[in-house]
Amino acid sequence: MPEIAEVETVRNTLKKQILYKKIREVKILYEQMIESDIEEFKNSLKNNQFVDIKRRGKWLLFELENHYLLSHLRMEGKFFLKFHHEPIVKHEHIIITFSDNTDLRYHDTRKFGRMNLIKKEELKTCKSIAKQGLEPGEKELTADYLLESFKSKTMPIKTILLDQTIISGLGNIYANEVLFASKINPFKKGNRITKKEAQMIVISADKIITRAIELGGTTIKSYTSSLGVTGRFQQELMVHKRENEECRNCHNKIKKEKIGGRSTYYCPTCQK
DNA sequence: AGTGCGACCCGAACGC
DNA sequence: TGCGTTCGGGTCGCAC
Repeated sequence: MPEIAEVETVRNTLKKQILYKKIREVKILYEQMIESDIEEFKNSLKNNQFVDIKRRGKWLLFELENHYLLSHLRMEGKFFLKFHHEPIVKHEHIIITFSDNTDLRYHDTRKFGRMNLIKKEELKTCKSIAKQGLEPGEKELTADYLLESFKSKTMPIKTILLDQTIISGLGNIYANEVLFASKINPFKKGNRITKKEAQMIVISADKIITRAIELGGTTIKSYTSSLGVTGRFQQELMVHKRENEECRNCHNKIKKEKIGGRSTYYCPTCQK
């Protein structure tokens, strides 16, 4: 489940591997994955090179000379660097071949990930990127900003934290962790969140994401960020995936409940 | 405008 | 053992 920390880990890993290598060939084995015109997608990559890899929320932005290749890993998307002669395995959907006979291969078990090619000048108006909210750690992400965003919302705060147009980058894992660290009950309605609680969200989101990036993200189930990199943040999870285990703070049992159809883990004692 | 829910996917986990 | 069913999870689009 790549969230902001996992995507950042992928970005850092890939930057060391693929910048300035000439793209020789692009193979698309699952066309629905590409949101833009397929031929345009291929032609814009071919004989070009990635000059940088940026990130906005959970979106990766592969920078070309005149375009950005946008990539969202959704649930299970991964990038692997392989030799071109290695056989293509199941779930490898996009193959970008460089002139040094290496491949950047996009692997996605559930085919949920998406790619999109846009011209550089389209970045500001590109819907998926433009609507992203503030990221944890950005100084504009303040308690007042959150209170303003929350004040008209009757949804549970857990659901609101997953709204990328408010805070960009949090997924289910870190939303659970941020609420535990902030001692906020995940069912609490957005418009009932106090300034103190909003301040706690600001602080703990920054702290948790920074720490998760340090540790290379969280490896849950089979998810490894890319190129066999394994995240180590799961060792520091306080509530996520810990149903019926002891709360590391008060020693009562961690509870699991659905909120908005998503598994929510929390400590009923610490998060009143 | 805010809210809620199905659709997209397919492997794993579960139930019988 | 084997088969059918349910679950998960980010995002979008649609209905209300």
